[in-house]
Amino acid sequence: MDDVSGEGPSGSLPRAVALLRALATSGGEGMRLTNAAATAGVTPASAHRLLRMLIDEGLVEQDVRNKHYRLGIELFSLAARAGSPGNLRDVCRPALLRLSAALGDTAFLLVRSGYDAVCLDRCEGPVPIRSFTGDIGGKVILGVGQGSMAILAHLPEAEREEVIRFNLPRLLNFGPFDEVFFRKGIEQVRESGYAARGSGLLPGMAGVAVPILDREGRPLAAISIGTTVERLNAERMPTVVQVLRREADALAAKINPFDAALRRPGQHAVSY
Amino acid sequence: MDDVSGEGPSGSLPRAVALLRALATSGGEGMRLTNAAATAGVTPASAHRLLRMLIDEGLVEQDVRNKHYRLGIELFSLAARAGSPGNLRDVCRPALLRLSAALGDTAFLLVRSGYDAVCLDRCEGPVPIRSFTGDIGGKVILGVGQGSMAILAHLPEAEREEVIRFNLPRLLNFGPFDEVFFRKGIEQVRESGYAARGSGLLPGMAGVAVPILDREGRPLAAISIGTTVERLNAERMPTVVQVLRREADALAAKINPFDAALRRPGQHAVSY
DNA sequence: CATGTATTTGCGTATATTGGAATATGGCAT
DNA sequence: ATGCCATATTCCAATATACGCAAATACATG
Repeated sequence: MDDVSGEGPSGSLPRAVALLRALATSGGEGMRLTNAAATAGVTPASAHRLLRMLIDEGLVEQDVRNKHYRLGIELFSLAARAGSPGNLRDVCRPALLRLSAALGDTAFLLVRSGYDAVCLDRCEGPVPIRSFTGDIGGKVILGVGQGSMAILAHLPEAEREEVIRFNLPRLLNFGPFDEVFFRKGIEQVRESGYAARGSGLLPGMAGVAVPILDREGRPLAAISIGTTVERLNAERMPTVVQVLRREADALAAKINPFDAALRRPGQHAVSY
Repeated sequence: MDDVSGEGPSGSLPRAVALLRALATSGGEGMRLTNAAATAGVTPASAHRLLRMLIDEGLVEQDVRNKHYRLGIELFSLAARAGSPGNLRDVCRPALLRLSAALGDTAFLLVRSGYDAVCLDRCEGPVPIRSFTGDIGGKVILGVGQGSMAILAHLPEAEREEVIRFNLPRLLNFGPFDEVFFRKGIEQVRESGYAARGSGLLPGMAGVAVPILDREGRPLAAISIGTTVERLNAERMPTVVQVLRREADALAAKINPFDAALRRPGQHAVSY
């Protein structure tokens, strides 16, 4: 799954990260040494040494009684300051709070990360819901779920195609996925400017999402609302879309104020 | 500040982590190579190579226009599944939601991490507030703030003393701190079982916190409420404390159901 | 356009890292 | 309680790797 095995010392850092990734798959339970070593593609001896280093750094914790290794709180604390340019989360939080309060549903902030989208923030409403991204930090394949779809649909064509090609195989795990239907959905989202779906893969759940675009039209993130199908009826839909779009526009304006001037011609936005 | 300089290759992993820590201090802005190298105590050349590795792993991102390095979203996503035993955050979230909804204030979940406390989760109320821990993942010195104080005060004496000795110098940065006054406060919290303070270091802010204790009386975490001094008047205080304590007791029961039986005699709880 | 700083690459050396075997620890069934 | 098995941990020599230094390039600034 996350194998770094390739003969000879290939550097300790990739191995350590592979171990961290392995531990991440185990949830809060933790993993035994052998298991982690196998998952990461490292010999048990190396795994032991590396994990010890990681424990010294506070990035990994070990349960004394059953020796299970698990990701440490230091890692959590370290990563809290990670994120997209300019503290996107801090900037967007007020908007999420307003959305959650005004609509009475759960609001999400998603950003792209490679071929996935990650939930950067989440503001819960009174109605408990299920979502693909799950908790903050949760990942979902680009194209699954409204927020994720909103980002994918607004990517530049070349990038979009690459993501679609890469993700189509992965999407098969989510059930009977039809490529033409999928592409049609993407087109519809890009034309309408928002992604809405009810009674999709998560039964009883529904959601709406709009992208936050920069000046060049690239999607920086997406804000979305998750709720139940009953609450998101045809009557309420236009209002919700409008509220979301208004917030998204305000956020877009707040995020890139003068950057058209700062940016050199021909040079495209940011890194990833 | 976070120096690993000690002649010769002392392992690439500590250096890489030192760089991550350095980048974490820069917020969303990011850091230049030289600056990060200096902060981490690494030569610029090493910093460059290490950061490149970290970028390959997705743990670091680089802004193309100004070359600023910053922590990557992969790190965020990786750390999302980190945390204390048994998905403490997931277990406690409903309680936080109830607290926030019932009291109309912001609820926090804090856990200990070395000589600090980390905000593991946070559920915002309608009233905007300022807190020491800041956002999720934020750190605060053990003893500063109500939740942090609630944990410190309920540590076993030996541990408590060690933390106090280590933290007293650090506390001087927070203004005129009197050791005897500080210790008196700790005693008071342990006797009463909750930490409450208004008009403390954050003007206009007030809060209450209670610890979540395991069967041996060790503090696993703390839940707290942050609000304004006006909202937390003498009249409301007993109610708030009671609500908090009730949730904390329920959580404690949910977290360690049979562990008294599982635990070998004389062996103390968990790792850190 | 010139100057200074910051970033990136090359290279020899020494060290940290590695895999495998040996040992210690702990769990489990008898 | 005792023995056995699986897992975790330590030891060790070979070697590839990461280090620092120094040169070269890109960048920003005056």
